[in-house]
Order: sequence, then C-alpha cells, then structure tokens
Amino acid sequence: MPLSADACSSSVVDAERVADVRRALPTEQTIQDLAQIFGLLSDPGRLRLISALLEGGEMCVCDLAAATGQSMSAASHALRLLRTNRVVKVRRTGRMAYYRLADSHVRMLIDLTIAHLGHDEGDPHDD
Amino acid sequence: MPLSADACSSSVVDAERVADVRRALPTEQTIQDLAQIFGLLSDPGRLRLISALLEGGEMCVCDLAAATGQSMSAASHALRLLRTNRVVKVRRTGRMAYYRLADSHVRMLIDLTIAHLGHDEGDPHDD
DNA sequence: CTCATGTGTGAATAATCGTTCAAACGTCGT
DNA sequence: ACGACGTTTGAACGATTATTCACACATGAG
Repeated sequence: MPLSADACSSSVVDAERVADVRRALPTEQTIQDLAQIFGLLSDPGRLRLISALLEGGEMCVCDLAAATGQSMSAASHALRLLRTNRVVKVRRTGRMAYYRLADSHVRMLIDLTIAHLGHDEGDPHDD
Repeated sequence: MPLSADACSSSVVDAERVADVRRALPTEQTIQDLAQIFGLLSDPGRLRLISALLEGGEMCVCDLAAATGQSMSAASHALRLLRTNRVVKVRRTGRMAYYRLADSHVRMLIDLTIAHLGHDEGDPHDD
C-alpha cells in the first residue's frame, strides 16, 4: 500500500498544506519503529511484567509469572517478545533465567503516560 | 482470569519479593488504561494521522487521508477511534470536519520515543 | 427539489495477536 | 544413570483488529 497520494479520488481542500504535511511526516521506518514500541506496551500482561521489573529490579520467570498473574508459558512468551525488542535483558545462571529492564526509556514512557491519565480520561467518549 | 497468585504451580523462588512486587503493581484499571493508550499509538496509520496533525494543526478528513496515504474511509474509522479516546477533537462546519489534537500528551510521548529510538535499536535481537 | 460532495457507519473479510497445551531442552540433586 | 525442576518452544485455537466495500447521512449549489 503505497503512501503515494491518490487515495482521495476527488478533492483535496488544501493541496499545498497536504504536500507540506506529507514532507514533514516521519519516515516509514520511524513510523514502523514507533508502532512496534507502542505495540509492545499495549498488552496488559507485558505491562504488568514491565511494572514488576520496574519495582523488583531483577526476577526469575517463575516469580514474574506469579507476580503478574499469568502462566509461566505466557510469561516466557511475553518476555521473549520483550527480549527480542531489547526492552528486557536476561542473565542466566544454572537453570534459572533472571530478567531485568534493558534501560530506563520504558519507565519514562509509562510514568509520563500515567501522569497524564487522569487529566481528561474519564471513560470513552463518543462524539 | 484472576490476577490471584497460583499461576505457578510448583515453586516461587522469592515469595516475599513476589508479594511486594504484586502490591506495588498499578491497579488493573491503570494497566488497562495504559494498554489502551499505547494500543492507539501502535498502528502506523493512526501514527501518521497524529503526526500529520502535529504538523498541520487542523485538517479535514480528506486532506488527512491524502497526507497519510490511506482511504478516506480508513481515515474516518481511525479518527473515530482517536476521537472516542479523546486523542483528537473535531470541529464541524458545514459538511467539513476539521480534526485537531486534543492535547499535547501525545506529542510528548512520540517525541520522547523518537528521541530514544536510535539509542540501542538496530534490528530485532534474538537472545 | 435534485444532484454532487464530504463525511460517517455497518458488515464482511482477512490478518494479527494472545493464550493454552503438550512437549522439549538443559541443569541440579540423589 | 535417573528424575525433578525452571525454562523455552511450536502449533492450534480463539479473540481482537484493520481494511475494504457499499451505502447512508447531511450540507451546499444549481
């Protein structure tokens, strides 16, 4: 699906503005990266996992599963996704795997979002 | 799906830590709200719409569709979602609908995330 | 009124995603 | 060696989600 104009068959109100805006849009790569990062944070299970690591520092899969209320399998799958995207890091010792956050970006994102949750968020709004 | 312990049948390494972490987790409502907000930002189409509005200020549906490279129907659906969640606001005049961002939370989120995109993100990483 | 235009909507299709189950792997204890 | 344990994985299923198509609504022009 090309990002090249012609989606609007008939009319464009302000062609110049459209061209300007289009030029100023982030690259497709950036858009894709953003979508992926936000997508990682869009699941309650992963969000709980991350929150647990924010609080607990470094934990094994079993404890993470217990703390976040999901099966070990689900936790492992989720942690794998987060690991693949460099959100968490593993340290393996014996048969245990200890996970920790890779950096503090996520903490800022979550804190910033929580801080603004109450401002104008009641419940969904139609119109 | 209860968040109540027992997901880990056999063992918990550090029960006290688990209990502490669990107490410190955000409420289910907060987790849900966070997931929803991040979910809204996890789609390239919506991300382009938001970026367009960040740049263009206020635009009609047709121009937004053209600027973001999607059909007007797709844009309308996406804008409806964003509107329902108070991310954008509409101003209707005649048969036109002009959309704008509801607040600056989203700009901060996106800017912060973009700023940290290059730090340790090459391509995905397995292990 | 009639017609074209900008927008909104519902239903159907396809794609994506999360969860579960069953099984496997590597490690430790005996 | 064996079995138990923590963890990982793949496949299958169900649920959610995006996209498209076709149509409906409202407004402005003639």
